[in-house]
Amino acid sequence: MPPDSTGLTNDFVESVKTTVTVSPAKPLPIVLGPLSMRDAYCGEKTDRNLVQTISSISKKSQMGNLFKLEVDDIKPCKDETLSGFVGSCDEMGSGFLDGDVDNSKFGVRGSLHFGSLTLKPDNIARIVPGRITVVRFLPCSDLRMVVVGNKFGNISFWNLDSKKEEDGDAAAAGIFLYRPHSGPISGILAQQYSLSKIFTSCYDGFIRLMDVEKNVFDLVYSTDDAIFSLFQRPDNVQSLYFGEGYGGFKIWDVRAGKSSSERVLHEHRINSIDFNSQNPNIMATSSTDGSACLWDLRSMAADKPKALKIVNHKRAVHSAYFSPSGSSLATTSFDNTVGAVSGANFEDTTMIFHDNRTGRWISSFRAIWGWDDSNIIIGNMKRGVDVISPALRSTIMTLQSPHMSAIPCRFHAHPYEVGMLAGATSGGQVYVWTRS
DNA sequence: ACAGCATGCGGCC
DNA sequence: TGGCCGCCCTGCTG
Repeated sequence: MPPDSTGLTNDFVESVKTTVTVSPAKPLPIVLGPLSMRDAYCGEKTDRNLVQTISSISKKSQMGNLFKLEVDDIKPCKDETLSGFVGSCDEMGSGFLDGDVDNSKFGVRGSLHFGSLTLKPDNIARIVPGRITVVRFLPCSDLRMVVVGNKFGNISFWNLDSKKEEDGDAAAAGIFLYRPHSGPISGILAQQYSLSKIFTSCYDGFIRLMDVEKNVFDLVYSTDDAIFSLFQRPDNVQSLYFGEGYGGFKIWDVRAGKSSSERVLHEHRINSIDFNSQNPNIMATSSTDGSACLWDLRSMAADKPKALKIVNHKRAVHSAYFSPSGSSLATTSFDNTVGAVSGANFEDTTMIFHDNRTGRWISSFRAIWGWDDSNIIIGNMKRGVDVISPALRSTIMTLQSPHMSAIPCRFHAHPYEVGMLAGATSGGQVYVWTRS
């Protein structure tokens, strides 16, 4: 069996995609399930004790909807002092951490020699049929789990640490395929503190919340328009920010089950939404209208909201992502450039040539940042992965491998593991590079 | 406003 | 084994 095959035939797809119950339209229950924070992440090391302590305290010392966590018995990670975290929980003593947690400190950063990245045959798998539109790692440092969404509405999980089976048994190979949607998946949001809850959005107009343990996808939101992008602020997991229809933008309060803000930010579909890690009030959007914009969420007028900054391209813009430090922005456009925007007020824009014409059958390229501000990662039409230096304003190296049988077009850099990179293709394969 | 074009990949014969 | 068909979709041009 070739390394990129897991025996995922169409028959298999048909047999598995119906096994998941998808609940009918109803308001989202407030209950978020037990606090299953597998990884509290701080500094550069995961501390499992913190997880256990928070789980136990959260059930005992809740005060109304708030509980205070005393974490004296936890050894501080590196230079961080873990005390006085405030979280919110519901009547069942469960919920998400929020409030005083400074999420900008979460996630790992570091420089990396991309030449040390390798693509091992074991880290290649076809885990969905058809074109992958979204690929994400679960935000967890001791479980290597990839989640993808495709153009048919499938969501598929791949546990890279599962034993490789020769008989094509997908579940034994760590691959779990669902079909909660009926069109292209536009967003997958894994919850940092509750890995079993995953939001998915789709062109079909639905946002669902998957409960991994119960194998259900509850309806959170529905609309007649397509949902083209979905993200959430790192400091507020109760609200969903998404692009709806042609230029529409909504903020949805999950607990209240209602929209808290509706704006028209662009003249065409919003392809990406991102938040600045230094100041989560600053949001970046990219649009098919040819622009990427920076917004201040505290001052978005309901009637003609004014952008803090507009980055103009000559063609559709497919992504606008902040660098890990939050001081730069990378944009990707059909005009064959990757934009690198920097400066104290994002006033310096450099357009770096890059062939981004993916055509109709390949998902558009979206340049992502590596694990620090010095590298931008993007696929190329020659079945390679280009590493662009914004400082040098050019491609500084290209990852290539004979194991790559198709163009990798969507990527995710592992949030906690420097050097672990996932790429996804229009043929349903996922490639995972690791440091050799 | 709307018809048409171009693009890569997996599967099929 | 090679070539060609279907994909049912996006940005853009004529």
